[in-house]
Amino acid sequence: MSKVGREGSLRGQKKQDRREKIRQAAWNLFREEGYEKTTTRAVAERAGIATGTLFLYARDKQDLLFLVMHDRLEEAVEDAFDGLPRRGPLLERWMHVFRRLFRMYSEYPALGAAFVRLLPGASGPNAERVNALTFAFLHRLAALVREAQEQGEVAPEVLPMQAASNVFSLYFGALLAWLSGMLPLELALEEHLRPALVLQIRGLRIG
Amino acid sequence: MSKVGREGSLRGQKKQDRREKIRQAAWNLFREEGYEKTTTRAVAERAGIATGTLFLYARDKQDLLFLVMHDRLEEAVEDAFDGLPRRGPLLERWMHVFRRLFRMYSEYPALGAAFVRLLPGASGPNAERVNALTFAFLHRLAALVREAQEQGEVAPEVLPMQAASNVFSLYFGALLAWLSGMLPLELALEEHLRPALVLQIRGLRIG
DNA sequence: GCAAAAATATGAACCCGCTCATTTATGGGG
DNA sequence: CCCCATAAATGAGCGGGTTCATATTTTTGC
Repeated sequence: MSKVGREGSLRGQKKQDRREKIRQAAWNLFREEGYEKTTTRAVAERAGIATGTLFLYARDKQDLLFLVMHDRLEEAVEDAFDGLPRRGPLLERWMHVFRRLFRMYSEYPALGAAFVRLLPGASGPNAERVNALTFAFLHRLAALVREAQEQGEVAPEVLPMQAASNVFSLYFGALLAWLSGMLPLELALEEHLRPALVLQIRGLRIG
Repeated sequence: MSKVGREGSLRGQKKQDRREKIRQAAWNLFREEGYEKTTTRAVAERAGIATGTLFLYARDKQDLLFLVMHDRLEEAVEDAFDGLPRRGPLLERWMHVFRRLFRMYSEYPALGAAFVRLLPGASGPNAERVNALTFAFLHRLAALVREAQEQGEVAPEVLPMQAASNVFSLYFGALLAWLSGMLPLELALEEHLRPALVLQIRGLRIG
């Protein structure tokens, strides 16, 4: 057999298995005990490896959280865009997507809060993967704007990526407000995020 | 002499002195070594107190950073609104304010980055003081919107606080992008924040 | 097959944030 | 002026994240 990059080799396979073991162990402990209370030693033990080995798979404890959250985030984003109505007002399509993401965070709000608080400026291999996901998400938001432009709903001179960037900031702000202040999910979505998006669409100008 | 609440008493005076000593020590060390590398022991030593005493004045190391940043932030906000042109386009008045804040962070960008990253959902006595500052800032932004409404520049049906909240999210997003990615100050302000604000004012609608 | 080399894994030890049982300072009442 | 109650300060110790010298496993070259 020829060398098959990383994944195919025996070494690569064991490495993948171990990463998965660690992901599971961390996920279970974070859910059961919360992020702060979970010790890296406990994660290592449940994954059946030595303490030091953990740090060959995640740069630090934060990066472990990113390892765990990456898959959940990816699934939620995929799901959100899969179930997206083909047509309809831009506002409702955005809300459909953001609702799905909020719902994901609401399953374990404390974990979500820890994750979102660490997101800005995070580094480490798994943080990079999450950043890539976020970047792709931003482009998907821009695609929605482009489609709305084709429907004549959005002015043609608006740069889709610029609009996506603004909307993402509004989404992130709402997410922080919700997960920090712990106002209930529905209120955060309908009374905070939705009016913010409405105002971004409307603008401040007269008319 | 009657008891004068907290400030007048000898006890209260010593406490204030000590808080100031700690603030100075932390500020100098954070500047010289950075937030992460500075140990709480070092701060205590330079302030001339025991390790444990530090935590009577700040709940934890994070709260120490908030203690340090509060005054700088307050000064920058005060300064920004003092120097604000009495009239002029809303966009330029916003940019005047945000430029002043960005400039404050740019004096010690690494410290600013640490601070901004810890801001969301921070707790502790000094974090509360910073949150109060942020809340007041939000209201000042809303006041600018209200003035623009009186000038007929902004539609009367727009809720000033809603607009302020959106603009704050855009500001915070730009701040995070700048301090995380370390793109230069001028670009972050003029190529990131300004277009975002322009688009918020303009909206996405046709016309 | 077998060494030498390279990649991985190990866990004791280190560092540092934070706590808490104990000591010290302050101020009011007699 | 002294005593007691209360507030404040102390620093040794603890817990947990992270490191790194050493050991083990896997791959490579022959």
